[in-house]
Amino acid sequence: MLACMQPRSEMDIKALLRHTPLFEGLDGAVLDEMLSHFRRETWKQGRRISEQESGQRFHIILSGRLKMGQINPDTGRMVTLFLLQPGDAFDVISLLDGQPNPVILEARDDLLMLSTPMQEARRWIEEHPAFNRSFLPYLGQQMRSLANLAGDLALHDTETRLARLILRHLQPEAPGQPLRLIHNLSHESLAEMIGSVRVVVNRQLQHWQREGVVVTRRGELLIKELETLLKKAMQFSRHTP
Amino acid sequence: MLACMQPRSEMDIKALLRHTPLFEGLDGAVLDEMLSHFRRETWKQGRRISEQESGQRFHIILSGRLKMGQINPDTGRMVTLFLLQPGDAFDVISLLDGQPNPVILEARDDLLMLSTPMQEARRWIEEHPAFNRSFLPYLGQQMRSLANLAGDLALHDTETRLARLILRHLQPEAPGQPLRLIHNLSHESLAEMIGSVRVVVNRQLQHWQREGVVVTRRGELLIKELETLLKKAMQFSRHTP
DNA sequence: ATTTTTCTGCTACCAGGGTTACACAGTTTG
DNA sequence: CAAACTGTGTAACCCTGGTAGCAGAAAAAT
Repeated sequence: MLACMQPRSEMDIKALLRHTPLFEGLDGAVLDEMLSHFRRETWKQGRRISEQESGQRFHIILSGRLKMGQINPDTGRMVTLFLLQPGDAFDVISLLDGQPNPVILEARDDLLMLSTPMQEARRWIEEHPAFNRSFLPYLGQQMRSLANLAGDLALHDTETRLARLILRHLQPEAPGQPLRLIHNLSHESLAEMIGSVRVVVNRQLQHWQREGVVVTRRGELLIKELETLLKKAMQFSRHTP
Repeated sequence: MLACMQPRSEMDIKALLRHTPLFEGLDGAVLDEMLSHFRRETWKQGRRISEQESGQRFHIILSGRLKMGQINPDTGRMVTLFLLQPGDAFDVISLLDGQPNPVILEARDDLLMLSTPMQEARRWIEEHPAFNRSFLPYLGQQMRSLANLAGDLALHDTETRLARLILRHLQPEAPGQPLRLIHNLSHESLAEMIGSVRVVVNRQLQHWQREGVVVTRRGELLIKELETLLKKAMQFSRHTP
């Protein structure tokens, strides 16, 4: 929905931001003033960039999705810490404390964004306490998702983590369509989001398919037994095989 | 140092907070006004409590340390997400977004804290933008440490994670004393902080001891070869055994 | 002093999940 | 249309690191 919109005019942009958690409550005039300090920026799909390089600017995503993650240079493996969507902002961490953040940014789709120098964004936040009414809860969400990721990685096996990830990314229960499915995330992407590896994700999905819990097709995943998946997400299965 | 102080009077408290990242820059009068809304609270060592129960109040630690973590009820295992020290505040996440946070709090020492209702703390933040000059960077630090934990858990093996943890907790290089050592963290605590288990930590420490990198005694850990440990922390060892 | 609890050292066991490697179906590109 | 690329299915291998269990040393409690 949001992800499909390609805002062109200032009006479109304002309308889009009105529906995002960061800006929904914001006064029109304040929003205008903010927009005047931002400029548009586009990244092509697949562009990968280290935060150091782009870290001097603060971005707000208008369309497309962006992976923010870390890499182990020795193994080449990557974790996704955040999958940012339209309405999300980055890099929040270095905005807050001014330190460079050793993360990798990767455009999963073509990206349209607004951007402004970090300093400008900080100044703006300081001068518009009203914005904090949305900004602070937004920070809370981000921290919470990080905390849950860390907790999951330390405490739960890949099956549980994968089940949870899928449940978190279910499409909004369409009324007519009887099938619930996940939007286009490759096995590779899923793996990076649970801190694992493509082969393992595939193995697990095939296992579930044989159990009749899911059906996989190229680029999509249909959930047949939601309840079973819910159980796996809370690992009752450990003791009752 | 800070951890040893047992502040009694208002003066002591103010002096202590002056040295913490959250309050160091703060105006004296503002600090006074804040303190008037807080009351003292003490927890005994070992007290374990779920965030739900204490989640309605916002706390600032004056002395002692507090573990904030998650538990897997099926296995009983626990991860430490934060090891909070004097000057730290909690629970920041539910302060920000108002949602209950499914974490466990555990007093590692006897705790002396200031506390105030969440609503009060939020109101106070809103009315004192000056405080944000310290608060926002503090949030950044917290998020950063969470992000690093998650990244480490997904990308690095236990040896690397343990090496990094130890390096992060080295005592401030004492001039006379030739030995660098870590303050009193049990193997169990170390394990929880790297998302692993006592046996594994012990195994690793013994391994290092045989290599001559560290010396372990009950309750303390001496680092003999700092450089070796630094290398392990960046896993050069993987390819050059 | 004796009991109880906490911390530590050590062993044997084995399974989850990571590595590597290859084949094939769809898609996109030239 | 062929070629190149991307996403997916599968198999063999085996190593890290978690589980279970016990025993002794130090500390705390009685």
